[in-house]
Amino acid sequence: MSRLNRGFFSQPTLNCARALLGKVLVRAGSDSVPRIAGLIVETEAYVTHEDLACHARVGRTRRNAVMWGPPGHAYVYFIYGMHWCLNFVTEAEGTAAAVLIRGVFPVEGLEILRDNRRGHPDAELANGPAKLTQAFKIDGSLNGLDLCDPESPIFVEDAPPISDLMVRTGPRIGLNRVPEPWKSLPWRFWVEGEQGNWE
DNA sequence: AGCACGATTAACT
DNA sequence: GTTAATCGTGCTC
Repeated sequence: MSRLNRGFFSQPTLNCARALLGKVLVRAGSDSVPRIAGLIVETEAYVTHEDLACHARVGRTRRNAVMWGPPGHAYVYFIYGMHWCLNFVTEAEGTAAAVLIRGVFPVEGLEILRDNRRGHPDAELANGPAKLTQAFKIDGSLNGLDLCDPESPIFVEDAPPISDLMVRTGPRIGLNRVPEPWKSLPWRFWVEGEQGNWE
């Protein structure tokens, strides 16, 4: 299937976070290197500077600048002194919003993913926001990358939508000092596996 | 220049 | 259930 276009990321952020479930996160391969791919199974929405859980709550800064830019770009940030997290920028330029990718289910390039996550069982290759960036070798050098550029090494492929029957929602993870109501809003989306085959 | 803290993970008890 | 690891960021002095 084809690469998601800018229109997809221009949807309202909550729609985008929901619609990304089942889409395919891809790191492009080459003649000699197989490509890596995983089905997106968990996301979180961070919805403008008014969302007090969003990095943009403090206004535009060097760190969060990409979120204020046009949709369809990668916002990659460093956290806890050691981890990288991948987001997709949503909403029109001038509005700071993004979807955090929290988990993918590996479907291609398993050997590379295992190598990038040596010492971990297959079930834990990419079932967390910082695990998937390790598995896909995503770091700050990719911050600002245009996912809709046909040349970009990281992109998202379209795939059939996931049924509501398999989608769960709940509060976002790790918002320790965030005030209500933001802390409890059900802005986390994930796919519930019928046989526990997911995440 | 110094400080508190974080959209996490892994390894504990 | 708890906690160390580890450092960029944004704020205050």
